[in-house]
Amino acid sequence: MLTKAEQTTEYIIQKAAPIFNKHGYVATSISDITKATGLTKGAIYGNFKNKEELAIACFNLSVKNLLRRITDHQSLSNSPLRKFFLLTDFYRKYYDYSQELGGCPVLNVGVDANEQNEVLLKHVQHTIERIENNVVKLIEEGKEIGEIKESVDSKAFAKKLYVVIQGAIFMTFTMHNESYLLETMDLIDEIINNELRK
Amino acid sequence: MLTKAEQTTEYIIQKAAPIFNKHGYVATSISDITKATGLTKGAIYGNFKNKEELAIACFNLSVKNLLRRITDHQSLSNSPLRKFFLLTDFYRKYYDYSQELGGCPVLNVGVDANEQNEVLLKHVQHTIERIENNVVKLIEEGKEIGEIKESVDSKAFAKKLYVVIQGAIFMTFTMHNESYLLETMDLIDEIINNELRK
DNA sequence: CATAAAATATACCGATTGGTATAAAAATAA
DNA sequence: TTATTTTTATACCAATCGGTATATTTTATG
Repeated sequence: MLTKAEQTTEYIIQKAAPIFNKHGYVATSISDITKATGLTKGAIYGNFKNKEELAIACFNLSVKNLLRRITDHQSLSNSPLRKFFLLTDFYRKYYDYSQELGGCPVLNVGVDANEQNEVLLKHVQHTIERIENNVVKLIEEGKEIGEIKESVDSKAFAKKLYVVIQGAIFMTFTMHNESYLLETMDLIDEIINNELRK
Repeated sequence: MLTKAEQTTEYIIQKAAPIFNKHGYVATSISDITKATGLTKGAIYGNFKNKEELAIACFNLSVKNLLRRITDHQSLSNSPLRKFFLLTDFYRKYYDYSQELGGCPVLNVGVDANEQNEVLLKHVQHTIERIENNVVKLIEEGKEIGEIKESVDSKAFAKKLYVVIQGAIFMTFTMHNESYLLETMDLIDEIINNELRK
């Protein structure tokens, strides 16, 4: 059972995460968070050492939620190849879904923290590495069961995949135009068919 | 001849641009600018109405410099197709070059201004549209002189091209790893050969 | 060189920043 | 229910924020 304090900690993170994600680290003030939570500074600083620790907890929650949603959606199939198509499927709905996160946390915090907050940036880098490793694992799994070409360079493919996905996210969010994301996912589907499928 | 005041205005923009680009709008203070320029608040506010007007002037300068560098490099050839290869060539050196800009202004300001500063975001959107239109024009030119396939959807290609380029920039800058940019430019060269070349 | 005009420096404004010490309140354990 | 501990609210801190009024200096003009 969660103590009252632990509940409050979670509650603050949950309320603060979209604010940090939307406005960035420096542009988010503690008073923004007290307004959003209805709590006071005392409560915030009773649960977090400082602003940075709170921002990190917020980023971690956003990423956790995002990755859970992705794997949940991918669990609709056991086939590694189909899981790739389910991934592009997920990102077709990402412009809508990410509204509740306050935008894409990887993109926003990645750019915001760069040259500004080393600790926060390290968390973004670690997240990207995790995501890329998941792609690598999925490709290796597909090779084992004979679904994916043995010749595929899984690490290079993972890097290419996330370059294109993050590029589409940036363009769609900056232009406020979903077509970049939708057209890019169609392109990725083609790439999957041409380069991965045996 | 430039008056002393006009020189000062240009000087302030030139010194402030990389700071805004690196740290973002909110995280850049007027005192950061006075430190960098050696001038005082009076001088800054004598030349600019407010912080926003200065930030816009800074973004415009960064973009102007970036676009001039690109077209300069592309002017090494008159062939539209070769100009595409010269573009990927340029971006292979972009991680180094953009240091003097304080990072990629399109990426940084695009993410920073989103949901924060509408006027600044409009400038980013307008810049992206300009860049895409340049690509469209180049493709149409290539079609006219028989270098590029008539079947190419120039607008769709331009969008795809900048999705991939901006994705590579984001990944390289966030991971502090040039390989994303280099490998992506090799990929784009392949795409140019397969999809554009007649 | 003198004078008018423009540009810059100085000193200040109220508001807000992240953070803390402490008092009040609420939750937990006996 | 009482006593203790934990958690939250209040009040405050120095520092900094964007911006301005005004004095001083520099520039341009005659």
